[in-house]
Amino acid sequence: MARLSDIIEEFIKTLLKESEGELELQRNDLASYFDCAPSQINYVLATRFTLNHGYYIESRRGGGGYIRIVRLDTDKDDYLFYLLKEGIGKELSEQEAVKHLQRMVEQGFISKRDAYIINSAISDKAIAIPSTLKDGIRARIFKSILAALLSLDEKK
Amino acid sequence: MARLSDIIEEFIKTLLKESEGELELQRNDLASYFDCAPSQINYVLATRFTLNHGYYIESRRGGGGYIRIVRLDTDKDDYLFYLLKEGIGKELSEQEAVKHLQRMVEQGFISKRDAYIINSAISDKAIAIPSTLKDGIRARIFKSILAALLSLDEKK
DNA sequence: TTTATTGACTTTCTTTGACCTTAATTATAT
DNA sequence: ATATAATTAAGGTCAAAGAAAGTCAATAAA
Repeated sequence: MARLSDIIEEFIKTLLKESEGELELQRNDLASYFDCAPSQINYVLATRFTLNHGYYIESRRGGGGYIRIVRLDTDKDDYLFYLLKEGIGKELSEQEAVKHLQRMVEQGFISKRDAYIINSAISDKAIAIPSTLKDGIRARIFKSILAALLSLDEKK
Repeated sequence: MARLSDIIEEFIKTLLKESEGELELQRNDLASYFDCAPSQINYVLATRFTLNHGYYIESRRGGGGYIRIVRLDTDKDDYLFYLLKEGIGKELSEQEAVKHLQRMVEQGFISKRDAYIINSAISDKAIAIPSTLKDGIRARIFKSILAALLSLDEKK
C-alpha cells in the first residue's frame, strides 16, 4: 500500500506547483482532509520538506495559526559546490544520499537517468563487502551500474 | 521433491513473466503464502535473484514496505548483459574498467556523459580505501560524482 | 559438505496520541 | 475605557506502538 505520508507529500508538492513554490496551510485542515493525526503532518514535513530537501518552513501557533512552506530555488552550480564543500561530511548514509539525489532531480540539476546511475553506484548493495579490496569493491559498483543501465533500457 | 526455495523461485519467475519483468511484493505475504519463515524469501532472493543472475532488487522497510524485483533484459544478450554476467569477475582494475567504458561509448551503449559520471564513481581516487567504513567510502564516491557534474558544466 | 530452513533479534519507517506552548479572542473587574 | 483573566484556537514535541524488511547463526536436509 502506498504510505499515507507519501500521499501527503505528493499532495503538498502538487499544491506547491500550483502556487509557484509558496504555500500556506492549516495543519488541522490537512490532517482532517486525510483523516490522520495532526502530528503526522509534522512527520511528513520533518522527513520530506527539510532544508536539505530544498524547502523552508515557518509556522505560527495560536488563533489564525498556519504553516508556510517555501520551495527554495537555488543556482545549480552554487548548490553542487555547496554540497561538495560543506553539505557532505566525511560520511554519508544511503538515505541521506538518496535525499540529495531526489532534490537534485526535483530542481532539474540532473536527469532521472543520472540519478539512477549515481544511486546504483553508491547504494549499500553496491558498496557492501568491507573486504578492503579495492578492485573487488569496484567490480561490484561497476556491475551495479551496468544493471542500472540495463534496467533503464528496459524502462524505455 | 523440489525444495521449497526452488518452488518460490519458480513462483516469482512466473509472476515476473506475467508482469513484464517488474514486480513488487510483500515479504510477509509471500512467506505466509508458502507457509515459511519470512527470511526464507531473503534466502531465495540472495541465492537466485542476484545481479549475476540478471535481477535487480530494491526494498523498503517499515509500514508500507515492499520488495521490488526487476528482471534485466535477458533476451537482448547484448554487450552490457554479457559484461554483467560473465565479462566482469570478482575484481576489476581501473584500467580494465576504463576500457570497458570506452568500448561502451564506442558501441553507443552509453553517452560520454554517462561514462564520465561512471568513471568518476569507480576511479581509484574515488574509492581510495581508507578504512572499512562503508559510509566513508560512499561519501568519497558521491563527492567525486558531484565534482564530475560540476566539471561537465564547465565543459559546456 | 554444501544447500535449505527456521527463528530470534535488529533496523528502518510510519502512525497515533497524550501533553505542551503560543497566540488571539472574549469576559471580567477596576 | 483599560487592564487582566479565562477561553479557545491554533501548532509543536516526543515517545510508544505498529508495520514492514534485514541479519545471522543454529540446525536440518540432501
